Amino acid sequence: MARVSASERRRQLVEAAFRVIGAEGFAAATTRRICAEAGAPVAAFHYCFASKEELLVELTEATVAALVDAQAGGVLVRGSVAESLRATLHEYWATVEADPNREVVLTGLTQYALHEPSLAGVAARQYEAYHRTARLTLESLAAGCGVSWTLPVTELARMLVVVTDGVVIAWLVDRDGDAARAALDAFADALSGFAVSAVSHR
Amino acid sequence: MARVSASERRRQLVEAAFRVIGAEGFAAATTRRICAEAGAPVAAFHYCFASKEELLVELTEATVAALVDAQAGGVLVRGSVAESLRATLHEYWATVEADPNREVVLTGLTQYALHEPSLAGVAARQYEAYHRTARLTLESLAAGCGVSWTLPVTELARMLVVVTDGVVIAWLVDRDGDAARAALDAFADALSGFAVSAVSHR
DNA sequence: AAGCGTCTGGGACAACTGACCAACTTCGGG
DNA sequence: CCCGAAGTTGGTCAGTTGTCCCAGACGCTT
Repeated sequence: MARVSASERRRQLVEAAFRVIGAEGFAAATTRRICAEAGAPVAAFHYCFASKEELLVELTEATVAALVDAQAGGVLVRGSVAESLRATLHEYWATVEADPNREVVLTGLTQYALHEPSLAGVAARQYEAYHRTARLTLESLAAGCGVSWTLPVTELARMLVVVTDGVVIAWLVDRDGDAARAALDAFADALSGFAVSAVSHR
Repeated sequence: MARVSASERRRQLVEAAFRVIGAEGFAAATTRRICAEAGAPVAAFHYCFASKEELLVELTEATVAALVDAQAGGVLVRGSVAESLRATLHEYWATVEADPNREVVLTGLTQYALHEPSLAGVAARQYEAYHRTARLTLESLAAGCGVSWTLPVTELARMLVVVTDGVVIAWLVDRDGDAARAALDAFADALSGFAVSAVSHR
């Protein structure tokens, strides 16, 4: 076996955990299973991580970062706010269907972190990142389309997160992509109702 | 220990599992932990249930039924569709905050069932029940307010489920009741945009 | 070439898990 | 009153889990 640096091993183990959880669920993510997936001896696990939780924390943060990055430049400006929101949500949805495991891991992680004291705060940080990204999206959208929101952006951001989260979970259960896209479209229209063309004084 | 019928014991064990999962999460729901919570010897578990999965299936169905029942007569007709939807969602939200464990168990169960082949179909049935209830709510709402929907009820039902699900999860993470209620209100208004006063021919 | 920190490997541990058994007690109908 | 069915019990099984240890192999510096 090729010798690998500890930091590289960490990355390998995190990626292996990602694959295992995505394919077989959270309960299957034992240290042995993860090491087998990574092609590493069990001892390498505790050489690289002080505990299993440490791996989980790193996995969460890496996966959230992947989501946020994927969405970073993701605001598409079309004719109207509604069309722009639709396009932006479509683009997001493409990344979901391209890598469903990301969402499987994320939702599972949230659930797990909710009850594990050692992961307290991880779920909170995860959702803060969601809200921040959503707020950014809404603000660029408003700027790009020349509108302003009739509700505080914080509230709208929460609504956006609620929608994406809810649609993802429903889709994970029934894998009905058409229904998911239809729901996203309808939500895009509905949320656009909270935009008014910006008064151009000053 | 008082002698109890097997069916009564089953109920006791299901309730104990409900309490354990609600308080300590899904991973803590071992047969021993559940039996301790129910005040029953471990062997009673496998006298009443063939396996742990059987308990879980019964727990899921009982909890979903509780949710559906709580929502059964829950359509409140006020002046407009928006107000009615708001009132109905408020009533739903009251049941959530009155018994958060119900939602903790439900979301955890969904996550668990997603990867456990033995529970395949359980999550699907769970969401079918959600959608059915949502559709019923929307139809009574339309009838009560004298409006009709501009989108297929099936689609709107999915949107309703998405919203409640998403709001619940966000709330489970940050426990911000005000934000949750504000989001529900805004969604009520947004979804009311898909209603038009019914043309009264025939 | 020698030395040293870094990484590997197999094995071991104690704790815990779901499942099961065989013996015991209680109950209700004949 | 008795007997079989229903319910209870503690103990036990094999398997799995997270964690740890230690001897050895590697590769970089001197």
